[in-house]
Amino acid sequence: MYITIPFDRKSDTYLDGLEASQNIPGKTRVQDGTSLYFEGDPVEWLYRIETGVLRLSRLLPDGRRQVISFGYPGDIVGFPWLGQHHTDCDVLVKSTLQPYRASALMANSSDPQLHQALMDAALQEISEIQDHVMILGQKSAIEKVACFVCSLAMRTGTGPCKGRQVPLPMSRVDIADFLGLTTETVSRTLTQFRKSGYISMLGAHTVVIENPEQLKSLCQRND
Amino acid sequence: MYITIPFDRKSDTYLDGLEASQNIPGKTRVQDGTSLYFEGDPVEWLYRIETGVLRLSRLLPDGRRQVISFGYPGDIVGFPWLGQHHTDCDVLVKSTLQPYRASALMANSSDPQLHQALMDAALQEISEIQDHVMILGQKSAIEKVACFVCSLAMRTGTGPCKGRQVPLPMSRVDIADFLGLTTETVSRTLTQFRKSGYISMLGAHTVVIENPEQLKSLCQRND
DNA sequence: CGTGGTTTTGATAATAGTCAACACGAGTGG
DNA sequence: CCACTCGTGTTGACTATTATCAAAACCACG
Repeated sequence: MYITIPFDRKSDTYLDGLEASQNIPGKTRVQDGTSLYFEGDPVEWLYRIETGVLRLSRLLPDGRRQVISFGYPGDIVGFPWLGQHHTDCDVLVKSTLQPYRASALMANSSDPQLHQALMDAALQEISEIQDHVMILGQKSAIEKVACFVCSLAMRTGTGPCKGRQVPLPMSRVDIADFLGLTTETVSRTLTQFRKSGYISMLGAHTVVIENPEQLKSLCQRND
Repeated sequence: MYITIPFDRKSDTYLDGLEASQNIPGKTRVQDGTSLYFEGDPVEWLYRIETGVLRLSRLLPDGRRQVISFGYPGDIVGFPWLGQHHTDCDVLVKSTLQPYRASALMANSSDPQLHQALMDAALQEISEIQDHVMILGQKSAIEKVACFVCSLAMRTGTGPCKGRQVPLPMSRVDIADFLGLTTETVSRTLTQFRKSGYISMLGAHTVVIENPEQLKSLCQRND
């Protein structure tokens, strides 16, 4: 999940119902706390997330980490470059995955419909990650956190509405590494939203949206 | 209302007359200061950059801008999502472009080899933009500018070597908007590199690499 | 040569980071 | 059932990095 405007997810439409196809194996279940693959691994499968939440991240040699995206149902993860994964992929919430052979990315694939769906998903990925580049490069901490909460509300339902409970299955470190902030800044910003009455919290891992309009307005600068 | 795009009329006419089955028309020349397309435009063509430099950027409603990437020879620009461009594309240095019909992205394309090449380029794009996410989210101003100079040295030749002249055809504002900094910080950082003897400048738009090893070491934190 | 835009430099401010302490909660064992 | 512990999250005090605002220097172009 990048922070992005929720399009109709074209890949969903194409891929729904493709499971019956002969070269597509059955669904896979993975437990939270496990890893699906690591950076540098050869890519054999792509995965469409049916249920659960994944985390895609990259490490620098000095230990700094960037969370590239959180994978939510409907997302396809595992796009290769030069045959290799270029992120780590870890399971945050136990997931059901639909695997597709990486060979389906080849033009001479035996399943043109699947090939097309994966191509479209890759193009969508490019557009969505560009949204994230925009947020990382240009937005303040307040805007980043507001965008993050709103986009999670979007991905897990119908967007920010009064009373909506939005689960945050990832840790503060994950959120910080995703938004290019520190855990302290993420925490302080959420506290600030809470004290301003835009949200409330049910424990540390559930945001309740109290004032959707004001929260949404924090996503962009008003000047 | 968009600024008129001054395509070479001759090749434009030529392109218009092509049959849909002919995916690869002749090359296009574009002048610097012009725009190739804007965010929201329907995508008819993708372009492979043969010579020149392009700038891909996105705007926020409040006027902030993120430069998503600089396009150098070998790069393919114009990948659509839902049939539309999701960046603006402007010409920084007059360029020669090889256009390909966007229909070549379809699995049933008449040219499977081209289709595969574009698919591979899209996958490469995903990997490369993730590198940029890493830089924007985790790196300091010094690291960002050092990475930027090194990567331009890479793109325009064999990488950082003593005495290599690296042209910076883009403005300081472009660099700043690319790296998520301000022009002042970019300028100060280059000055710092100059005073430390890592680089020298031939005017404001050519970096000369004086100490490639130290410059490269600035690209990552050493701790 | 001017002139206007870009780049650099300087002084100051603000945002976010760092370091440290404390709070909270889930899981464990007495 | 409660106290203990450990990991995670929150808060506070202070610092550092980078942004902002302003002015000077530099260049490209007529």
